[in-house]
Amino acid sequence: MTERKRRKPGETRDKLMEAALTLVGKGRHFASLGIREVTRQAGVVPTSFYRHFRNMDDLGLQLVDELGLVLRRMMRDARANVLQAEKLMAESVAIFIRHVQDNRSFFVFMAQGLAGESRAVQEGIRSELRFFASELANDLRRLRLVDHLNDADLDLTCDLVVRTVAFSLTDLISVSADDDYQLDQICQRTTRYLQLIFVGAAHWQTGD
Amino acid sequence: MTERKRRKPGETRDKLMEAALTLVGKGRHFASLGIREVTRQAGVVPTSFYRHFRNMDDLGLQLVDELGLVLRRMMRDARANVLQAEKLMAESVAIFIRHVQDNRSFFVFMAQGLAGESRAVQEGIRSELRFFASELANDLRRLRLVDHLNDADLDLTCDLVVRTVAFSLTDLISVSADDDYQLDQICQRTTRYLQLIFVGAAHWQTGD
DNA sequence: CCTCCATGTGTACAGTTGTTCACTTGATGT
DNA sequence: ACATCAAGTGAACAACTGTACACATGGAGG
Repeated sequence: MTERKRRKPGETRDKLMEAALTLVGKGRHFASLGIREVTRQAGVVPTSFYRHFRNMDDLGLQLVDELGLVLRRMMRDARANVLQAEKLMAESVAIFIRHVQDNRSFFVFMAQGLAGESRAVQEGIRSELRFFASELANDLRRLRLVDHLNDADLDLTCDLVVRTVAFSLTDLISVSADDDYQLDQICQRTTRYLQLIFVGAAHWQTGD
Repeated sequence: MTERKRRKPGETRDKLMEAALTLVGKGRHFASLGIREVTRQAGVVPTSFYRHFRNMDDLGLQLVDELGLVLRRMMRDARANVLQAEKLMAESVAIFIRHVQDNRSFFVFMAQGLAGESRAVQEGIRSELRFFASELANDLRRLRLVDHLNDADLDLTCDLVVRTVAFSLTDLISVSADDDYQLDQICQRTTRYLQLIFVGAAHWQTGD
């Protein structure tokens, strides 16, 4: 049975994950979703659930994996489109917000999961964020914009940047997706947060 | 009936709120709690719930109010005990972490609520954070440590500080309450985040 | 003393939940 | 062609859910 698995891509498993995300996108909290509810939303009989997941936590974990892919796509997009160093932050934040718009449910799920019910999901998301921060550090090192920082301090800075951007999810969640004014406000404010951090990094003295 | 309300303080209403907090402290997510579950934990018959709350969201809202009191106590504690300006941040973070230890469930509830199911609770917590940030700005203005910043930039800085500290809740949640080493790590790291921010604030030029 | 009413209790009910089991189906490797 | 087995179905179950209703009680106001 060399390659029996991997059936069609639009299979039940994906329908279930999409259904959970859809419900999350509609304002429900992942922790409050039930198996029957998800299968109903997916248009599938309840028992099918167990063919793919042991329980809701398991589904959550597999969503975290997909979330990783979304984040990686976003990183690639940023690397390809952030051209001018002086507009680096504003453009990055704009790209971030665009991706949040395009994958709203995923990012809401991420925000929920950080303080969610499942320890494993929590740890998974935190690990994705750490990875993202370390990639950001690599990029900055490569661009040689922060040469005066040693590795530890650069990591510190990038962690703080990622946390700040992640926290802005709680702002994005609470504005409707088409409120361009509010969206722009959040974008500007987040950009200024990052500028403040990088001004700090520019004047940082390694020994406290 | 001049003053008929306000019965004893250890009444059912408080037992229910405590029960919800207890469950949250045990790792459950507030959004997944049910009325029966909470009343059971409180040692009270299910119908009693409706004498005090319309539904779980209502209970959540009233918890946010109590959360406000907890935050105010913490502020008072910090104002009374942060004496030396040069250790301001380390001491503040230490006080924060101590209060989180002493009111673990409350702070877990707060972290959950930021991306929770109830719009009203979300907004309530965000409003508490804004208030906290504005109080912090007042204190800093009074201490005259950041004279070169105008009001808007000081507010920006304080918002970022509060967000950073609030995000560290997601770190605190995932370590057991008696893991002193990890706790100290988080404390140090958070302190450095704040130092980085304030270095940025110190060198901030108002016109971008 | 009597009355009222906020608070607490017990019972009841219909709807939903997670999970099990036996069954069908259709593509796969031989 | 045939046997196999992952994937999907439907019926069934006991347990739990939110909520409604009628009732008990005891302290406060008159």
